[in-house]
Amino acid sequence: MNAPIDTRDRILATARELFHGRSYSDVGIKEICDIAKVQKGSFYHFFPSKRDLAMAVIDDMADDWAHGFVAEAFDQNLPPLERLDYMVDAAYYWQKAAKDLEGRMPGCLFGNLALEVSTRDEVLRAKLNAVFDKAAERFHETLEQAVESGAIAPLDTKATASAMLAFLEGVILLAKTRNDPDVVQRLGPAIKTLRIELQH
Amino acid sequence: MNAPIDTRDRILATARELFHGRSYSDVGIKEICDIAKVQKGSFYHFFPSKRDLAMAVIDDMADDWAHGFVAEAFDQNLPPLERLDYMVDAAYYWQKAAKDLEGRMPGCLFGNLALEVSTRDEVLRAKLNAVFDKAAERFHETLEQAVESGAIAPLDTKATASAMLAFLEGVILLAKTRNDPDVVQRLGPAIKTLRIELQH
DNA sequence: GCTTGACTTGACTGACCGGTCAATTATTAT
DNA sequence: ATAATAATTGACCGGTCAGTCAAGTCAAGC
Repeated sequence: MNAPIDTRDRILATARELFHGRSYSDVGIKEICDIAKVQKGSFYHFFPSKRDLAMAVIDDMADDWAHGFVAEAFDQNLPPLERLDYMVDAAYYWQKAAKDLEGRMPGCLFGNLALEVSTRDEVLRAKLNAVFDKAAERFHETLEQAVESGAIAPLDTKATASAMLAFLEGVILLAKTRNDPDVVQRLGPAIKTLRIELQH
Repeated sequence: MNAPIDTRDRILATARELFHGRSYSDVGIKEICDIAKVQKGSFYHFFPSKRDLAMAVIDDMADDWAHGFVAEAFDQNLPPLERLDYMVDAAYYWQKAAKDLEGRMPGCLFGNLALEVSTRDEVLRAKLNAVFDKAAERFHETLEQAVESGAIAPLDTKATASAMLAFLEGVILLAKTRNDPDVVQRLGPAIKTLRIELQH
């Protein structure tokens, strides 16, 4: 049965869902415990603090991403530029599914957390920063390959990769504010037009 | 002296600063009152609730923007495309000034609030949505004029305008997460490369 | 001088916050 | 079988949250 691990996982999964669907500060530990059917003391057996829970949630989600649709989107067998479209599509369908299910667009967990906590928790900020760095790296290698294969003209792949990540986050932010996933589908493809030239 | 109006203004200014520098839920009414040198009862004489305060803060900031650097950036005498650079520059210098002063990049108040509250307060979400709509409209008219003057080839000005707003918000989000205003300066100018073609 | 109503005061409410803890039960290693 | 450890329970802590309220101050209108 492996009950303890199951308990920890239940806490993690519940917290992730609630943090994503609402926000970090809006969700209390009691609520997480109630839904996960865990006692408070038990919670603190697995997580020293709420912040540590957030750290674990970020890791958990980042892992799921890395092994899930991000791995699919950035499939090395796909032509580089198609990976960008795949990524946008995945974001769209995910947000749409969430909205159909719960009525509201949750947006990007990382983006949400970043804006909420990065002015008041340096450790969480650094962690989210690292997640973004990794994401940018995916875009970077994609662009490198696109340039190499001649699909696009040479450009500052590093800066452009960051710009693409920023654009994706911005589009999701706007879509969430409009509570309309279609925004992602409509604006997202423009990610391929972003360009930052190399400086000489 | 007009004491009452002064009191209201003090509350508003304090709340705006704190909400922007930290977050909506992280700042309590007591703290606002303490700093603004106002008693709690007095606060509730002017604002029925914390949410109403947030509404007022959004209006206040939006007004300041409209009559401040946004008006300068979107100056009709400036060539359309230069307005975009002006806007990015303004964002950069503002964030840089704030960081030099307080050590942290506050990001965009509207973006921050949007991600924080739009899943749990429909009224605030709608208000922030309206702010974004107005901002997008500025970009839209700019693009219209750019096309008209032949500065850029025809494109879907409405969609591209929204994409530009999203990009700006995304860049500020990323910069805030990195706590580095330079990100705005480095990535921002790519706003001019965004394009969404007209559909036929 | 009296009344009216906007403004201020500060104590108070009940709910909830993150976190603690001693006691108990279940599991595992020897 | 037993000792050690991991997991669980639920009451409890001090503090803070948004919001209330009765009592009072004060200036303007009559």
